[in-house]
Amino acid sequence: MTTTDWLEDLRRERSDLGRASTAGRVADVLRTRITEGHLRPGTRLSEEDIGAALGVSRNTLREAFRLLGHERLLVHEFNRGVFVRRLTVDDVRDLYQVRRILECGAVRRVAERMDADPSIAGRWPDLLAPVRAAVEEGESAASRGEWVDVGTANMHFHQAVADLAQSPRVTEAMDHLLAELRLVFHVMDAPQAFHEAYLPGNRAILEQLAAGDLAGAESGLAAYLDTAEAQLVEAYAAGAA
Amino acid sequence: MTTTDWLEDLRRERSDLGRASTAGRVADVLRTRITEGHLRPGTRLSEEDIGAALGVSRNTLREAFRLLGHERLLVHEFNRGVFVRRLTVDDVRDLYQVRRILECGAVRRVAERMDADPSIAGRWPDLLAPVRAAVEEGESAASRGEWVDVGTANMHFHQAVADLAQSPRVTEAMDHLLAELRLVFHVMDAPQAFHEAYLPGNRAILEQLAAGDLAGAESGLAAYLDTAEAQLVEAYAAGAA
DNA sequence: GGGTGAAGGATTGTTGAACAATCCGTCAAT
DNA sequence: ATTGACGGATTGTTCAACAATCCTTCACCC
Repeated sequence: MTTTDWLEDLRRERSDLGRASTAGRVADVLRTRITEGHLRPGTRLSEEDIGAALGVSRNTLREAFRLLGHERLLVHEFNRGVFVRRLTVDDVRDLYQVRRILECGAVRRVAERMDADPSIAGRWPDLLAPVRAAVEEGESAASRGEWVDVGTANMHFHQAVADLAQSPRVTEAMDHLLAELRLVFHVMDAPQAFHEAYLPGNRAILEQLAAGDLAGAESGLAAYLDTAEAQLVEAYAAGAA
Repeated sequence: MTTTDWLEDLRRERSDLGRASTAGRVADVLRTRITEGHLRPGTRLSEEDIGAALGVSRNTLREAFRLLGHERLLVHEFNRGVFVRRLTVDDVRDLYQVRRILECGAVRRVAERMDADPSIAGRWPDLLAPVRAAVEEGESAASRGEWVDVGTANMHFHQAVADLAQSPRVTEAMDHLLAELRLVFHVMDAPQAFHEAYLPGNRAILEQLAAGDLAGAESGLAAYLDTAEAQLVEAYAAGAA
């Protein structure tokens, strides 16, 4: 790396700080509000009200809405306004379909790349560190009785599994998918119990991954996804009626 | 289905026609221009010029740009404007990583669902029809010497394979991925030869799928993706330097 | 009571003007 | 060759305005 290369890196890095547009910042604020459940599915976001509350113009707010639309957190209804997305049972099923493809695919891909390049095995503990951290985070939260944090850790676990693919696009897709799933959990009666039941399974999957039994881990993951989907569809269908 | 149900469907269907926003329509026009190669990677899209050319205001155009951003066709550079995305070799590699996960995952998922629900086998020829149509489209185009259409058909083939997952989100992700790939092909010297070499492989994959040899099809697909990636990375690295 | 149509208010979608901030290219001075 | 200043172009945002649309309410009729 030459001097101009790292200077360029530094410049780019600095330019990423404090250079977000107002539209981008507004989108961040709204995204957080939505994924944390303050703005519930079905809520209508009035340009006038939100613009006044956040102190931005309607045009800027509209740009922010467009930014959030692609994350499927908002839905634009032409001439009727913008709403926090209300997911259907079919949405839930599709989300699990995609999770199987992304998460199981990520594990399979890393197994294939290990076969092709044995030097990956030497870095495997490092690659697994975020998965391990998420499992420990969940167990720690459960021991403290912090059920919200258990759910958060469970999502970190699954994000970390998808990150094993080492693909920016897979990581981003999983990030959006988990954000959408949060909309589902906000509608559920007892999301905490949902997540907490899967802690031992996460630990088992981690140990399989650590032991190099990637096929076993993938099977465990698939079994988890099947069970979680069935449970969630049942709870969601009941709660959304 | 009751009367009110199909009336509602009809109303929704009618309401989807001619109810696109101007921002949405502008995004469509720009998307087509980009994916067809008229707006080349690296091109800067001046709000003033594009707005004047399309007869829309800058604010509307900015919304359209935000709509296209999430498809990775455009890249916003703060205070510098909006550019048609120029992909790197790492982008190409990541695209193929995601393709493996999506396309092979789709085939695997449909195999798993067939195991779980044998009635799918009765509908399999229907489900395979778009894949078959794309293969025939490609062979027809090649016999006429229409190499651009061969490339288009090849993309239809891969889109149809991903569609086997019967997941709206997978379909959309694949759609975006293929749009991005078009940006790669526009920079290549001879993209036609690239696509045409894979026609026999597509036919073989189709026949494997039709014969129910889903594992064989998945292997053929993975082999294609490995070969195509290597070839494309080599061509792209040479052409982009 | 139920159905229909009209009116009015609220809101959305879009346009255009304006201005501050930023970027980039050019030119002059060292 | 390097640095700094300047000017022009452009972006990002705000504001005001207006047409179009939607939704609610009310009046009228059967």
